[in-house]
This record gives sequence, structure tokens and C-alpha cells, in this order.
Amino acid sequence: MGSAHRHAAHDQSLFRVRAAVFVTSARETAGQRLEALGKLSPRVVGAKVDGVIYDLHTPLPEGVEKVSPLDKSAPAALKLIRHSSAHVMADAVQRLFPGTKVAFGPATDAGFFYDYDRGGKTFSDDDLRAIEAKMSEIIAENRPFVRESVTRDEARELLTKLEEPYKLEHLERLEGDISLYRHGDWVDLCEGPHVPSTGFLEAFQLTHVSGCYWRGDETNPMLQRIYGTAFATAKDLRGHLKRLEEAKKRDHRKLGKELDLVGFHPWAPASPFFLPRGATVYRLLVDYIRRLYSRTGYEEVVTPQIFDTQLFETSGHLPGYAEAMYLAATSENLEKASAALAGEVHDEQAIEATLRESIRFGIKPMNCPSHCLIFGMQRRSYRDLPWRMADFGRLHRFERSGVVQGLTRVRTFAQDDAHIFCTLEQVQGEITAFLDLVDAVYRDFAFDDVHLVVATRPDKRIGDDAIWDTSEAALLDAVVAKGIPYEIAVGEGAFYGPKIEFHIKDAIGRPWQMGTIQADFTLPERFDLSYVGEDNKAHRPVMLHRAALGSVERFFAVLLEHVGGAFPLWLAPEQIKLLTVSQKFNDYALEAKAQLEAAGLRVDVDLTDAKLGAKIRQARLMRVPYMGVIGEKEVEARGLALRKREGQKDLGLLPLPEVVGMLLGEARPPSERTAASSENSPEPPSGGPDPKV
RNA sequence: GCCCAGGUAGCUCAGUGGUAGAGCACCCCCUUGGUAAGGGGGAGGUCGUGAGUUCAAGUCUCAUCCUGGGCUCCA
Repeated sequence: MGSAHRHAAHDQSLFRVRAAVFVTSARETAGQRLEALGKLSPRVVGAKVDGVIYDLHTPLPEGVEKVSPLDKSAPAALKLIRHSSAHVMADAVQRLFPGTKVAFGPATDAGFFYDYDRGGKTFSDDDLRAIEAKMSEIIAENRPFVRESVTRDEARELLTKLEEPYKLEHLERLEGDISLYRHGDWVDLCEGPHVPSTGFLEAFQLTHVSGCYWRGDETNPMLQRIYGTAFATAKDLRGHLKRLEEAKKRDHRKLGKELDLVGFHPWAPASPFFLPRGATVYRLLVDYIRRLYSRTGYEEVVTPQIFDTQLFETSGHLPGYAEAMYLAATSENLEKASAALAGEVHDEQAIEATLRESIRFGIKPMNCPSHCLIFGMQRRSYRDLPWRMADFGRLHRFERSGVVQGLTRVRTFAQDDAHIFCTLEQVQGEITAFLDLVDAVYRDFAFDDVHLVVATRPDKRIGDDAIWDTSEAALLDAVVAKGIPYEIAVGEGAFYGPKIEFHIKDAIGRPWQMGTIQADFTLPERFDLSYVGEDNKAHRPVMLHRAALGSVERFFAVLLEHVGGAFPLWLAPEQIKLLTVSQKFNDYALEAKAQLEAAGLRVDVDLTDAKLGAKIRQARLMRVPYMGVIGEKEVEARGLALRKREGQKDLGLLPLPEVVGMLLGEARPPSERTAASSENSPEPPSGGPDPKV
């Protein structure tokens, strides 16, 4: 698997200015030191002092050794630029909208934001443009950013005077030194560091507004968050905007519509319709996983959609997961329930029983409970373990209206889901095998930037520490043995067991979490599952939840964006489209189509009276991997003129059997290509004929 | 669920209170052609939905549904 990419919990410490540094102001500053070293220039936005970022005007601590300039183009400089931009924005907002209170305003991975309380009022897009204009004025004033170290009482006094309740609240949570930052007349409770002056901010843009809660808590007042982005230079900003544009072009919702893959309808919100072309790809994905299962010892089951709610009470989904579950009612039961509510039933217990009965059925949000039922249907022996039970069952989860998104967050989906029932001793081997499986899958889809996160026991958990020790060790040992880059997310595991998450990066560098494998000790317990061991006693199995693609819908979306709509041959809805030069050749085109289809290819044909150029354009827009042009010469030669999607590759006139041979080799996922089929690779090594084996 | 922005023909989008538009797609006709759009004609909309203001509403107000961007949630 891929490079040694890691998410290292970004060097926050770099930006934490050390304590007890600002006692006097007579001390030499970073800027002075750099100047003395002849390293100060207008490109320098800060200083790196023994690995910690300082403002230029901040006094250095005693006995520092290394002071180096922080160039505005350095990645670490972005944080200064963005955080300073946030201050300037807040200044602009308070100038334009007096009385607005400020909350938090940090730099983020993509830019910055600042949260405001406008006393219930909101910001419009026009407001953003006005704020941008005001920011430009403040930047033109080129006021220096100045740090002040103050006592808690002084800070409290100032913030009280400024009437900043959120800042005051935050002040009381702060530990250690308190500092303020000023530029011009504007002052903020802030840790810094900042760029030397507002004039250093060359390229910024406010992007959008959203609501958010104070300290992220839904019960707190809602604030208005204005997002922006900022870069060292206008060129960098343009580059960023261009990348956003690129991402927009690849957006699966746009491509899904353009390529006739997916549709939506208001009567089934957040629930995709896979149209014929999309359904083909969907089926190919599932078929691919099925073939993998048959090679790796999985057995597929088909399970019900709707269950008595007792199932979910046993599994704990009710009431724990109730808000995300659809419940199913029958009209008969609903009538009884409304009669009860209308007061036609008087016995309180009877009313309660009637109401309970009215929602007696639940639509499954996960497959695991029904798999537990299957396990429990018969007496199981240790000889049956590990048992790998796969299920592509459709799941329904009620996601809140604000969180659904295209195919990546939907209310109905299927997973390449499987549950492995095994002994504690077998866990590590199963993990290792799954790592291999996932590795093969991501390779086949050309996701080459993959890394793992091992999530360990959270504070709130169930199960003995001894079991956690064993299962965490099993996960880690398997990962370490594979030599795959990983990181450990301490305390991020599920309450029922540790897990491994698989994160990939797509073609334009965006991260996605795809597969996962989790150990579970709870569910077997809840369902009282057991197997008979060698010792003829009952033992509790361990359950592993695992998926490589995750949700097929989501994987479809990520893959679609990854390939920019151009599916590889083995996944393309149509592998080749036949284009006739004129309708005189339609009969032969249909013959050729039948022959290619008989050989197992997915073939489309354009018999319209459009000109060849228009047909090619149409096929290219649909990203069809191969085109077969058919005119007089091709009919005579019983072949077609092959043209490849990538580049302008005209592969010339080929007899049909040769076309079949060429395409079939490429028509399987890489891991299923045999030496025999790669012989027919469409791109033989250059220079001379293929060295046949 | 909350905040912001949208919703006009199948698609992409014009339309600032006074007779609903364009391009593409679709249907018909001409054209029968050689590697990213041949030409002509036609059909297609209760402007998301429901109320309200007005002599008059796609346009203003309110409500509601859906979509998008965030927040939040995520066994």
C-alpha cells in the first residue's frame, strides 16, 4: 500500500508560545535577531525559534540557539496568514456591524473562519462583499500586529469593557499565560502568533456563511460563522480556486447526472436511483466483491428487511439507535392505535400495548443482528469457525435532512458487509487476511494512497481489560506485520471493541474513509451466542464487522470522482461503442455488436444519422473507453476502426476477433488478469512484437 | 434539526411588478457522411408547492418541500 502519508495530529505545539517569556519587553525580539543575522526581508512573516513559531516582534526567551526566518511561502506561514486574516475580518465585521460579538476565529486546513453573534441577525452574501472591501481597507492601513502579555484580571477588565461575553467565558477556561493581540484599534484575546502587520495579507477571499453553535453544542446559542481562505500570494489563491473548480468538475453529483448514472426524486429524499448505466457499474462492483469472497472463504446470505422490534431491542439498536431507524407500521395496527388514542380503549395497559404493537416492526439499519440470528439457529462447533458471513442487504437509516449529501450520505444503501464469527485466537489471522483483501481491492481500483488508523479502547467501554488487551494487540500485530503505514487513534475505538479504519486519498488528494474492521464482544453476548469447543464446553465467539468498500453507494461516488467519470474498461457501463459512418453500415454494425457481445463485451451502438464527428463527440462525453468506427472499409474487412478514449489513439482497422482479444484482457480487474490475458494487453512493450510466453 | 444560498422546459441557465425566453437534448424533414457539434421545422413550462399583498406576481411577503454549503450527529 501507498506512501508513508500520515495525519500526524498537526504540530499544534509549534504554535504554542512558551510560558513565562514575556515578563519584560526589553529583551531582544525574533525580528531583531534575524535583522542582526541579516536574514530579515519583507518575505519574512515570522521566526522559527528552536522549532517554535514566533512573531517577529515577540521577545525571545533566554538562551535560544536557533532563530530562523519563516518565509511567507513556507507551509507553516499559512497558519499565521490565515489566523491574521481572521482577526482582520473580525475587525471589519465589528466596524461594519457595531455590537456584533466575537467568539472563536481560528485558521483551518483550508482557510479560516470567525464566529459572530449578531443578536439573532445573520450575514448575507452582500455583507460578505462589504466585509471583504472593509478588510482591504484595513490591510491597506498596514497596522502592525502587537502582542501584549497581561494578567487574567487585566484581560477580564478589558473584555468586560469591550462587552465580549464569549471571550470572557473563554478567558476563564484558559490556563497559563494570557495574551492579547492588537492591530490598530482592534484587540482580541489570542495566543498568536501573527504576521508582522496587516499589510502582509495579500490574498484572501470570504467564501460562505453558516450557522454554528457556541462551543459546538446544540443547546448553546447559534452563532454566524463566516468562512474565508487566504494564501501567501494571489497566485496561490488562484491555484486554490482552480483546484476547487477541478473538484467541482469531478463532483459525483454532477457526473452522476451528466453520465446518466444516478438520479434522485423528491419523493424519495436522499435515496439514489441507479439508472441503467449506473446500475451496471453498481452490479460490477458487487460482482467483483463476490468473486473475491469465493476465493477467500466467505459465504453469502440473504436476510430479511423488516424485523420484529424485539431483534433491535436485543441488539441494543432500540432505543440506542432509534432516531436513525425507520419503523414500519401496518394500517391495521395504526387503526387500533388511533382508536386507543381517541379514547375508545380505557385500560391503560391495553393502550400502551396497542401503541407498542403499532410500531412492532423495524427496518434494518445494519446486518449484524440478523447474522447473529443465523449463527444462533443451530448448535455451532469450533470446527465451523471462523465463519465468514457476507451480506449485500439493503439498509435504511434515517439521516437528518441537513446531513444527507449526494451518494456519500444517503438514507438507503448496501455495504459489502460481512461478519466473521471466530475465536479470540483466530482474530489476528482474520485481520491479516482482511488486510490482504483490502490491499487487493484498493489496488484494483487504483487507490494507491492508503493508510490505516487503529482506534483503541475509549473511556466508555464494555468488556474486560484483558479482552481489550488481546484484541488490540491482535489488530496492531497484524498491521505491524504487514508493514503498512498506520497511526493510532487512542480512545477512538467503538465502545464494544477496537477497530481499524482504511483511509484513501483520491486522484485530487481528498481523503476518504472507506473500509473498516472492528472487533465486537457485545453482540455475541447480547444474543447469547456460543459454540462448542474442543473441550466440549460452550464458548462465546468473537464477532468481526468488516467492509472493504464500505457503503457501495459511497464507494461508487468516490470512485466516480477518482476516475473523473472515466471508468476503467472492467467497470465501464459500455466498453465499446460502435459508430457508423453512415446508416448504410447499420446492418453490419448490429452484426458486429452481436459478435462482440457474444464474446462477453458490453457494447453500445450509435445508428443515428448524425455525422461521425458528432457520434464521436457524444461517445467521448459519455467517457466510453473504446469506439469502433464502421464504414465501407470496415464492412469489407469484417472489422472495425478502433479508437481509444485516452489521448487521440487511433488504433487502426482491426478484425473483430482481434478487437475481442484486445479488450478482454483489459476487461478484468488487475488482480484477476492472468498471464494469458495480459498477453493481449492493448499496450505491448514498444519495439518489436510481443514477447510471447 | 439549526444557519446561509438556491429551485424557471429533460439538462445548463437568462428573465428587478405589465404578453414566459435561449442553447443543448427530444420529434419530423432534408442530408448518407471518415475521427469532438451538417441544415431546416416542430413540440415541450399552472416559473417546486400553498397562502397572502397588488388592477396586475416567475419577480414582493409568509409558510412548506427539495437541493447545495456549513454546524451538529455518526454502534
